[in-house]
Amino acid sequence: MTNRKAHRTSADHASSPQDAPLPAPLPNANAPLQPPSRSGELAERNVLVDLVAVVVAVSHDEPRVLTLDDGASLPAGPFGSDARSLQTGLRDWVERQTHHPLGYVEQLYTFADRDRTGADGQRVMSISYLALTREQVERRAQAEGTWSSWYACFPWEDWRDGQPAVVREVLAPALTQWAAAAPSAMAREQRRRRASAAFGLDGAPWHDEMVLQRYELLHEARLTPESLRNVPEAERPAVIAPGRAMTGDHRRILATGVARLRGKIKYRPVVFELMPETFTLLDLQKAVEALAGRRTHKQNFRRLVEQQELVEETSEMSTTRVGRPARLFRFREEVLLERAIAGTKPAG
Amino acid sequence: MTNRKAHRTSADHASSPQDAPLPAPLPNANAPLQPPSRSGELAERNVLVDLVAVVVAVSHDEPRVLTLDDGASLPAGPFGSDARSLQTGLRDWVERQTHHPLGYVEQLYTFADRDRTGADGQRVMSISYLALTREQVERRAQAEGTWSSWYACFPWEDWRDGQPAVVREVLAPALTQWAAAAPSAMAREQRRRRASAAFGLDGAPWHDEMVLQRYELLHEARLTPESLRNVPEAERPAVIAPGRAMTGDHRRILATGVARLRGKIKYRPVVFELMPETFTLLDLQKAVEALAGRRTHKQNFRRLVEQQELVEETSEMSTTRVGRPARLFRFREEVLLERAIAGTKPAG
DNA sequence: CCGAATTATACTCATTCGGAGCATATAAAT
DNA sequence: ATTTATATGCTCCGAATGAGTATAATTCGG
Repeated sequence: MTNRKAHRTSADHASSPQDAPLPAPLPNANAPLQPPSRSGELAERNVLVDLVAVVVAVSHDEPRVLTLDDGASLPAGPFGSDARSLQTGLRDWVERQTHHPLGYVEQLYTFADRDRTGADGQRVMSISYLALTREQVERRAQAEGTWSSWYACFPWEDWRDGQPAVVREVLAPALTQWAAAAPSAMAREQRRRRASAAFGLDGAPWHDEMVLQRYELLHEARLTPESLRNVPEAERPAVIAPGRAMTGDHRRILATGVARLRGKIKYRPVVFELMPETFTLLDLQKAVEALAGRRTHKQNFRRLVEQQELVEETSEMSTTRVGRPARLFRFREEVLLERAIAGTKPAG
Repeated sequence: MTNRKAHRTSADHASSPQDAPLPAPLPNANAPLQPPSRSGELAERNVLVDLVAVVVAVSHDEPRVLTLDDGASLPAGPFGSDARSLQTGLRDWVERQTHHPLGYVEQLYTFADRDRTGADGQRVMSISYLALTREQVERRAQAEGTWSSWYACFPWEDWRDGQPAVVREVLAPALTQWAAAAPSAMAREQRRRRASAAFGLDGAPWHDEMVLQRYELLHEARLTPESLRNVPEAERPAVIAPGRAMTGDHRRILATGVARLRGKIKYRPVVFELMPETFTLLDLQKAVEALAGRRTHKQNFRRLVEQQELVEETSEMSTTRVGRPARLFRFREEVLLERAIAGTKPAG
């Protein structure tokens, strides 16, 4: 249980499939950087930099995200220059704030558009991170923030019970209308195609990782509350997409995190960061399904996990409520060293 | 030819496989951000932010990178707060500096470790980008910077003629020695495994996208000049890895870019950003091979490209020097809309 | 105590996909 | 005419994948 905590995985450059964990920090890259060639102007000093974290856990078959302000915002805080690295800065800060030890941490994206301004009109740059942890129920009392299912923010992303009604009844018609409202025939066709590809309309397949594109498409179609903030009452469209909006562009950041995680579980064994020490294969499957938002074939899931030797048996069996008791398994930490490949792939 | 320039692809959040191009910028996300909850301290204002670009092209069967200072550094410049977004800031700046129109642009990673300090000891944060372009030979005269093969920096990455001699003769022994020098038996085993997985030793397969892990492993083993900057003469190891070092951590940034691109060409049709308007299938294959650093089966490559309908025939044939003339093809821009999947995968 | 319900687990079958090789076509060079 | 080099079409095999069937071990409701 605590052994797991010592085995902090972290992949800062984690976008390529095969990053192995780096146990030790890199020694000495600390030669002073040359001032970049031909930098005529001075660099901008008046930029606020802060860190935003998408902290994910899974509990009760739901993917949860750590939120503040009653689900309205993600934990965020200033980037302190004392931190050794962004990684550790984020880790320390989140752990201090929330009393949740973080497992895997990876950088998501740096947001710095001009319209991101702080209280005094200053430009705010946010470096966002994805962090995986296990929801520690016993620590909840002292922890700050609340865990909420990310499907509260993105109801259209949960296909575990088939296509959600929202998609068919609200989004599809609204997007069709948006497409039809484009000025030129080509633009209409283009919008139609984008909507189909993103939301699996017109027989197109559903791609679970396209979370960000879907959110941005809804944003562009002005179907989100966030996109309507400066739009006068009169010009607002009739419908808006259901799902809880968030402060600033936090929902976009969340979408980025969800997209990244959904993509990642397919080729890297990161789910285990979200699992308890031991678990049944069904537990594991449920966790993957919760994250991916879609069902998987049970037998094939087992075959995949076992033939890839991601787990090892324990001698214990689950104390199941009903049905045949299942064996408890444990993640084989060795795979992090042995292989660079492998993941836990749902249908895709 | 110029049509292509108008079709600027850009995927800012480009780490998930399925990002569709977003032709229009998102409207109005410009509600003021709430100051992040519980941000007790003030954000750090004394951080220099600059942009670093990994600008890639392919010519003469070599993957090239735009460098300055005779190959010693990547183009970098201050982040001006006037830029609408980081994307456009980078684009404008690179195009102004180098007179190279950029095609696809995607954010790589934000570096901000404590030891990254500027001339006056100030902390420097670098937001790095990957940009794809076609090397415009005719503009070379006015352009600044030089194109150099990235294999000049990473000689061990080029497996097009089989395992490079460097790996077998220099790196493998040096890494073995490094592994053996670990304090404990477990650490030795761990180092051995990491080296094998990264460099394909002991029969392990070679993974072309593990560029960053390999570089960082060499760094950790102190086989790179960059890792020896603060190490006194006496303590330096006998061997260092061949390959041109770069300013600061630019070589690490380059490795990040190469890794990302190698990963990306397997599932997204980005190679075409590097190709001329029309090309033969062999041209395309050579480009992919140059990027991936490994050979592919010719017939299978053709099958893949054709069955995925990535290209369409033109009526013209190549004016080949020798052998049967090949048909010229053109990229089917429609696929960017139609599908979210597909790529051009070399052996993996 | 028995059977229904429920879950676990083993095994089979069909299809697809990726790697590798063979065969033939069309050009230039000698 | 022969050689050489490239282009292009086709086959074969094995691994991976999707989907279904069968059997085992429990709980639960009578």
